Amino acid sequence: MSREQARQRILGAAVRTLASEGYAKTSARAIARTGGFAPGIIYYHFTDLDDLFVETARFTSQARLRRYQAETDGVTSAAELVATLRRLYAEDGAQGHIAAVQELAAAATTSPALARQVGAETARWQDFAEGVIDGLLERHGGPLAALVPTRELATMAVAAYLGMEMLSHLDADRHAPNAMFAAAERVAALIDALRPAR
Amino acid sequence: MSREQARQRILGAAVRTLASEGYAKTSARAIARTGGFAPGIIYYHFTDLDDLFVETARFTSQARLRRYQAETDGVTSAAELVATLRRLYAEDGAQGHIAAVQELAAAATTSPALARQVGAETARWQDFAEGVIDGLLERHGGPLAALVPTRELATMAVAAYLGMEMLSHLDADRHAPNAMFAAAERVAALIDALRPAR
Amino acid sequence: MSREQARQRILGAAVRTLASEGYAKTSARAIARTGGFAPGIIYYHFTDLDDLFVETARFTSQARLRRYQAETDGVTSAAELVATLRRLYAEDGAQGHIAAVQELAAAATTSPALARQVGAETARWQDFAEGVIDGLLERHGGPLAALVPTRELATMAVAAYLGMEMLSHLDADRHAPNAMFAAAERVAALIDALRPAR
Amino acid sequence: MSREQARQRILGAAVRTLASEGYAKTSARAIARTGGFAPGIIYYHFTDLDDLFVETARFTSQARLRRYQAETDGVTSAAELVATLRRLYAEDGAQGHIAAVQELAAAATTSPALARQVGAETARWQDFAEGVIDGLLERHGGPLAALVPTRELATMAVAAYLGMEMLSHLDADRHAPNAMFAAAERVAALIDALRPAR
DNA sequence: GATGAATGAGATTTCATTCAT
DNA sequence: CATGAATGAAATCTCATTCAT
Repeated sequence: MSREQARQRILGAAVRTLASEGYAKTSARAIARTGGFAPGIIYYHFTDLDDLFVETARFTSQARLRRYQAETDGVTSAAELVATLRRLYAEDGAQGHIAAVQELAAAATTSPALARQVGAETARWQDFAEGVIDGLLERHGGPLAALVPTRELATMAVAAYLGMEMLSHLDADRHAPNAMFAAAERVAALIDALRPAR
Repeated sequence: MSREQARQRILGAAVRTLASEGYAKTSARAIARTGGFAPGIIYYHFTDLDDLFVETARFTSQARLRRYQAETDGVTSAAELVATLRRLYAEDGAQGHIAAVQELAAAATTSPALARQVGAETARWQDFAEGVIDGLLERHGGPLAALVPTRELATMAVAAYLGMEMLSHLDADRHAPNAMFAAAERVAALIDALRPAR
Repeated sequence: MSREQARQRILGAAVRTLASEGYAKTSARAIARTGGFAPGIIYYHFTDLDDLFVETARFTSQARLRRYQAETDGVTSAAELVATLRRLYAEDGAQGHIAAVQELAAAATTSPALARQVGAETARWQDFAEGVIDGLLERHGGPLAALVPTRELATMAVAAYLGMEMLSHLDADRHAPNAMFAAAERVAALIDALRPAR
Repeated sequence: MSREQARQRILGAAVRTLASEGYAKTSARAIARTGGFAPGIIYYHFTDLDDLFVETARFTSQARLRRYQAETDGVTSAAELVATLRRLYAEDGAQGHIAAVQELAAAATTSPALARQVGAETARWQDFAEGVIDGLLERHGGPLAALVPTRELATMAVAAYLGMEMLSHLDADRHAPNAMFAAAERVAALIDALRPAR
């Protein structure tokens, strides 16, 4: 197995273990069990567990960000955006990406290096969110555009996204995100309707 | 020391340790160190650490909820509400209440009992948020009132509150919440201005 | 409650706990739970757990020995003796006396004082067994009498009694003692039949 | 060190510790101290202490049983059998095998799995004892043969063997087994003498 | 590249025992 | 006589990490 393949195998196992077991139970052994390899190999590719977590934060965040960017690239209306996000969010849930990030965020309390990395990743997501909002407002051109504090709205969107995952983890039925996306779709339709005619 | 006093001492130490160390480092030893008592006493008052965490979730959430209810009781305008929340949020930050809840939410991945309890507590907060929003919309009476999906807005408010704390933990300067509240104040003023004359 | 009543209550709880939980789980707390009193009171009546175990060995052994002596007093034939022992053995099983003694014997490995006491008690039982055998042989008067090494037979009887309890604890159905007593009854009838006519 | 070697080292240390310290004091630490290895390694090779005890019961019982079978294989007279058993019993005493089994039997009160295993092992010993008795009676051919309840005699032999070890542990001088074997030798000679001429 | 045996530190938890009430 | 809160030591068990192979 190539060096890069081996790294990816470990990183993937770390994401899955974080999502399913929680940070405190994500030991080197647990990751190895998930991935089907010997614990020792982790130390061949990463200096220690802290390093692995930092790289995991980078890995999962950037992989997902690329996907979000690709999917939202040609979006032209609020309604379309919400529909796209709903789809991507379901993907996240299935693959445990947000759950892993949330565990890493909780773990960041104990590791400055991890806090730095997770902070940098969430900053990337805020930038992405801001870009999407800006693009939408530009296309919209309505009177709303001038009033929206885009930076803060972007921050709030990221916060809500993370918080929503946290809430849905506590609810066995996970209906909260569904209701939220449904409501967001109604609001988005309203916003699109306010768009001035060209 | 009375049974109840002893319990409260341990619960308080648990909250402070969760907020400052993160749940993975919130061992019985760490809690005892924070509170200045012997680790063994925890097991005299609680069945095990899981039980302690469940009770801590109940304790800190309900104490804060009472305070939020008291402070938002007579609020009549969106602007006043945002100002009050800003003040309470600062209190939370200083005392570590949200941080503790967020750590407990992350820890819930490992404990069904804890997930149940934290889920029940966040449900209480959503009910509270819904009540506040309803009260405000009723007083407002404007055309907006009919359009707002209050339940989903309440869920989103709780999610954003928790997510915001997560983000601010990752940011050394903690400026995000400030900017968010400032933006919220501007939006609130706008909403109040739309209120129909009596 | 009188001093003596209190002691007996603790000793009784110790016997029952030893029989049902085993020596290693017979902690001061476990005994207190069994007896429905506070752990602290044990130290009012006994210097420490070791002392309590020593006294428990004396208490349960001597109480049972008095009963065995009373019941075997007028026994005149081997068959009658076996029937009586079978009845008493069933009593022991129900009340956990032998089980408790067996746990104390295993525990004696760790406490010289306890070893001394349990040793003294089993010596008493060997004396008792020897007396019973001697009485029987005297009454019997047959040619067998001269050949029987009574001291060794008594030792062996006590050993078999204890070992039988050990085996029956391992067998869920506890059928071994029944089969043994049935066989013993047949052998006893044979012995009685060999008795010379007067 | 190979997996199997490591296991055997731990099992051997467990037997020696059980025999010398008693099961309540046979902690992971104590076993590690006896064997000269780190306590942690026990959990690398066994699930937990319960598992180790179960395996120890199997290990020591079967090793000894093989030896007993080999030594009693060609035995043709009661006297020879008793002499062989006396030798083997002395070996057991020196190596602590019966003492260990007896401690495990007492410990079985706390562990169903251990009770099952020790029960299975003692059943094996009863089978062995029955086989030996049957073989001897066959060779003997005297009138006694038809009268002996072999199964019950075998059970009783195992019970007495275990109980004898218990008694001798309580007696500092350990003279009881010696006296018993001496008496058994006299009885065995008697039995052999009753053998009908060919 | 990869394995898996080994270690020592540290985690949770139990417990004998003391003592103020 | 009796209670029950408190402690410190020790028990079981887990884990990050190393290293010979």
